Amino acid sequence: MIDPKLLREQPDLVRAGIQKKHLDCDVDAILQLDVERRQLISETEALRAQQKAANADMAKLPKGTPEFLEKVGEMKSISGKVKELDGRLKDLEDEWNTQLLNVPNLPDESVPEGKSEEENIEVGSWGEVPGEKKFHVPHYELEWLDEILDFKRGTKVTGAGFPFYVGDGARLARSLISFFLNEASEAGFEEMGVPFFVNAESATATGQLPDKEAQMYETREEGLYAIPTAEVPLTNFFRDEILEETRLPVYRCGHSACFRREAGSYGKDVRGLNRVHQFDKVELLKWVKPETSFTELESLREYAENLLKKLGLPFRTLLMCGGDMGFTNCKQYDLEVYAVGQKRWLEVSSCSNFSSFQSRRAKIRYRDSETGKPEFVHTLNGSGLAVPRVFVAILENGLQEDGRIRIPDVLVPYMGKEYIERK
RNA sequence: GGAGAGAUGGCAGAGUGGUCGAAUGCGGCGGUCUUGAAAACCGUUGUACCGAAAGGUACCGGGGGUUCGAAUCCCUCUCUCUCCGCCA
Repeated sequence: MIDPKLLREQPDLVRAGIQKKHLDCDVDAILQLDVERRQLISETEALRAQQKAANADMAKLPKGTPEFLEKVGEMKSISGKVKELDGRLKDLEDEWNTQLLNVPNLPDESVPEGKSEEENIEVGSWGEVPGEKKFHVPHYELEWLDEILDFKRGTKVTGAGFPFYVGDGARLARSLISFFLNEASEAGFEEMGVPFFVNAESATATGQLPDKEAQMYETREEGLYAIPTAEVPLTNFFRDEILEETRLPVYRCGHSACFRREAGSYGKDVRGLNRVHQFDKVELLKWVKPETSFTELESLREYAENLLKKLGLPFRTLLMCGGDMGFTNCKQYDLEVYAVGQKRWLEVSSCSNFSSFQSRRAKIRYRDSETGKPEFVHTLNGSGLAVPRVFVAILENGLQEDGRIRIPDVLVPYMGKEYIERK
């Protein structure tokens, strides 16, 4: 949520931000609601003050005396009026809140203008894009793929987009998770095991609701949501809390399965592991003081980039333009790894600064030592990394002329072997 | 799943219709004393909203109701604990 005061005091700034994201929301309607709301609050509170004063007087009077009864009569009408205004106020505040929740986070000045992914800016790259050889194939065309990945049976057992990982495939996925977690721990991110389902409050706090409800799986009986990323439970860990300033910054990481319905994206990039409904990911989270969040974003990005360097996978880093970045983001980098078989860049990490957008929704604050007041922390998160597409890049880039798949050196200790090969 | 008990400020714990935002203790912060520390003593110690300010209002797990007035009574939901059953 953006700061309602900012909206009130600098609506043009907010309008410009919304426009930069190529989104649409009615700022004037919110401002109008705000005016009405504040008017109603003043009226209601004045009446309530009157009521309170009368109550104090009545407490001193003996019950049942004529004066007492007179007061009761007097107060009855005020009581009714208060109830009426209260009801109206509640409706108004609900509406105001709902509309505020639909205002996106405002993009930072450094975010480039642009409407779609074509206008993202490449801000860095590493590794050589391998020249395509004739034995290079997209992973989903690898003849013996079903020895490590079984899509067909996944479809039978669950549905499309829920593959089985088999044998060395399962081992590779697990190796990646372990590697990512170990690296994160070493870099100072405390490891967390997280719930894979969250309630509606949590999903709202991180911005999945109400914006992206259609993208989440929901349990019928309890109304819980399967997490689309560990970001949701991790961020909500501190929901409704005030942290000690000395505790900041807090760095944490967690592995989870991620569940995404990917409604509306059928037919696009869906082959093989490129886009699946359930995948593993290690997520990194930072809770920081506001003035540090942009430098924290840079170090988060560098951390994620280093993982790809250690894996020896060529990648590029994109600074997302206003129109292509997330609803909740203030600034966002995407890391894309090159998969030579498909001759495509695949997104494997997204590193974002949410500024106070999530923390305001989640009420995560810290006590500022200078002001002595609770202030909203800034939250950041980044994938470190998503497993399937890294898996894909290892398969496609690591494929040798002899048909074996070379495992990156850093994963060899986890895999216990240097190559995956056909049985 | 069955039966019962409970949810109050950072924590512990009083309060069962009327100046209760809430006693008391602990903890925290500031001070006195001390060479320093401890102890002792004194003071202080929630959040949000409205308001230019003065000030006002709300919040005793969530929501609803009764009442002139609710932490206190009623309904409902959630959660926690104890016992029984079932189970990884």
